[in-house]
Amino acid sequence: MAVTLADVAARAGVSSATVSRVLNGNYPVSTRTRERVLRAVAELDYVVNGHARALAAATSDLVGVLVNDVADPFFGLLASALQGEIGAGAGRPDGGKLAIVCNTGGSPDSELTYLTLLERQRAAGVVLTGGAVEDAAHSAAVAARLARLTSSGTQVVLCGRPPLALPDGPPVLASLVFDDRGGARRLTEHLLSLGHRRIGYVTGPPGRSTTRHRLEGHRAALEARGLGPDTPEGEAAERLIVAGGYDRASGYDAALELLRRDDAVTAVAAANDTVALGVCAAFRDRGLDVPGDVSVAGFDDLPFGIDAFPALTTVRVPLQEAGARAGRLVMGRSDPPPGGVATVPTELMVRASTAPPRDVRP
Amino acid sequence: MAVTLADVAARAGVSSATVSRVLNGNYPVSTRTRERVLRAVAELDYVVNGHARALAAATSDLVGVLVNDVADPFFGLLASALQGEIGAGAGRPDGGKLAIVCNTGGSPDSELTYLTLLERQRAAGVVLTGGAVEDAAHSAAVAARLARLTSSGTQVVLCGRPPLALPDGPPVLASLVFDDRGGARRLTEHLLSLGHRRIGYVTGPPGRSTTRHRLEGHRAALEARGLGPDTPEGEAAERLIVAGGYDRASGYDAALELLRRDDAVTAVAAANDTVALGVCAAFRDRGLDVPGDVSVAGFDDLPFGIDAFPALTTVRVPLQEAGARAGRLVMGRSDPPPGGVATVPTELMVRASTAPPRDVRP
DNA sequence: CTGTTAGCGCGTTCAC
DNA sequence: GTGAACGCGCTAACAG
Repeated sequence: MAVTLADVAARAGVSSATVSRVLNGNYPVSTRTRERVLRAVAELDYVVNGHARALAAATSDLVGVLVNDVADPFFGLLASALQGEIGAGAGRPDGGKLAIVCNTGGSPDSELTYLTLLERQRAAGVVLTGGAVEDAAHSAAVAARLARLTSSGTQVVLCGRPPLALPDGPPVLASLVFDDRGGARRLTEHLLSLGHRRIGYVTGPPGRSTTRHRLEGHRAALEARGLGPDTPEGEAAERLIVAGGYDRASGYDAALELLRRDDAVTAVAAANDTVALGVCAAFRDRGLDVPGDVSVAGFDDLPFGIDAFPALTTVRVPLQEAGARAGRLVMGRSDPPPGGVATVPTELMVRASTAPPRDVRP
Repeated sequence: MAVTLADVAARAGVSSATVSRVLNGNYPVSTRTRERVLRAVAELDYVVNGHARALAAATSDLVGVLVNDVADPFFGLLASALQGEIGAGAGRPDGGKLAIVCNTGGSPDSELTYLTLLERQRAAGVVLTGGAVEDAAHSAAVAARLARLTSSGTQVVLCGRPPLALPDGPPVLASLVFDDRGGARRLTEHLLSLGHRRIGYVTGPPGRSTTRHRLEGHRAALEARGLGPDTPEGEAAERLIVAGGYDRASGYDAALELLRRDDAVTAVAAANDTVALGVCAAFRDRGLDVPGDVSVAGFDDLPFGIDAFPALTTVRVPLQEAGARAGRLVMGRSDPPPGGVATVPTELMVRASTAPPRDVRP
């Protein structure tokens, strides 16, 4: 059996309450007894029982972080930064909180299951990251779960997904919204200003907020150039929107499909960097040069994009900054933005994978 | 306040003991009362208190996973697979266990802190992944912590680090050891058989087991070719071993250092893929062609290596498989290997970044 | 400043 | 089959 508070108390010749006090440092304790207690703790190698503490104090040091895919550096970067803020790191004597990284795999059911599990653990905080599944029933279910969490004192933060109104109880602490729409728009504007007119677009997985926002940005750029869906060119552009996912393979397949729909396509914007690399690979396999024959652009600016061939033009999403901020918010070490919603800016990163189309080249 | 067992019992008109029984399904309960209870649970949206349960039953559904860097796909892949095995996924009606991914950042202190935190949570299992810090004092401290964990019933699995003897109590359940040495050896043999003689090596961070094993493999290959440290060529090869880290920047710097030591170096093996990309970038910036002027190879075979320029020759480490196996082991859904130690094979992946040196080319 | 006393919510004997 | 009662280990009142 593990050693308990009572064991320490017995050894130190004090009451268990006193031991609890020196351990938590909330009450005045004489230096002499404190030392005696600390010595007993050390001698017995005592470690508090987190469950007993959580039960008695009704607080826990667990923070849940829901991600769609831990293996995706997008979430790895986010989670890493977040964890650095809340975790037991250097210079955090209290030991910090424990991050529970939950991998939903993008599955709505899994998401709900994890929220229940976190409720069961009476988590101190919950951070939902990445795009949300856009389904009314599911959103309502998530909102209901979150409402129960917030009303039992759990701090909820959204990072990379739209704000969510809760049916009742305290609202979500903060929503950090990435400017996906703006970034996508600037990216397509970049392609347009290079002279491209036949621009393909590979979307993310269906029914996700990020997928929709990025696509909306793409369309907004087109429309602003007078290539709205009511124009012939706009109509053609619509036909060059191919459904994809967030993995390399779907980018590869989508590129082939694009070629099938229009083998004179001169540029492709992809839902994210991984997809973009799949697109590049497909073009390469078809004997097309990037960006000589076709320009390709990604989204997110993950580290590998710079070493890819060619170095990927993309949109930077400040994942580390956002993750760290989410961590600070959930820990209460940072004030929530006014209105509870903050927009995280994105930035166009022009590199080697985009260039003017052949016909407008000198 | 959250709804408790007693609330459910009151509503169903039974005792709380009965509710507990239907929820855990360990005792016979009449169908009629079971239904009444379940209805009450649903109506009240009851969620068990994990802490109270853990306290009373002395078991928890938390599994700690220690990683050196969540943002590194190496660990992302490992953790993802592991989590898929233990987590609350589809077809796991019991809800599975919750994975607590702890980011140590490779810091020994952080590692110990997390082990304490996990002990405090009375974790059902703990998986230590990635290379171990090779320091006698630290190893002893880790062993002591693990001994206490195992003796209080926590299942401990090592994944990607050497086996560890515990001072007392039940031993570590299993150690999954990656064949880093063998892989590194085959990689350098590959470079040698291409005709390279001036081979640089960029190590991982100092004092880590993976760093040492991979370097040993490199040296073993050299020695097997008669280029042992006692020969002139071997001595030269020793001087081409540059200390690095696991990040891209250290690869970049190391490549420049290599050039400084011997600007006629024709091949470089790096501690991992990320470092290798940094090496490639440095060479490119110096106007050197890879693999025309210099061959470069990585280690791990992370997904981005295939899209890098040029596609990276590397050694595949089956991270998903190993992670999944570690997950099954810690859950007790797989038998530990005989002796508690299993070697996970690695495989040479020859791609475009390595080629014969100029002087032996046709 | 310190000891005593109640629970926190649940699992689990032991009776019935 | 079911209920009453106890205890898991700790914190938070309440006294002193």
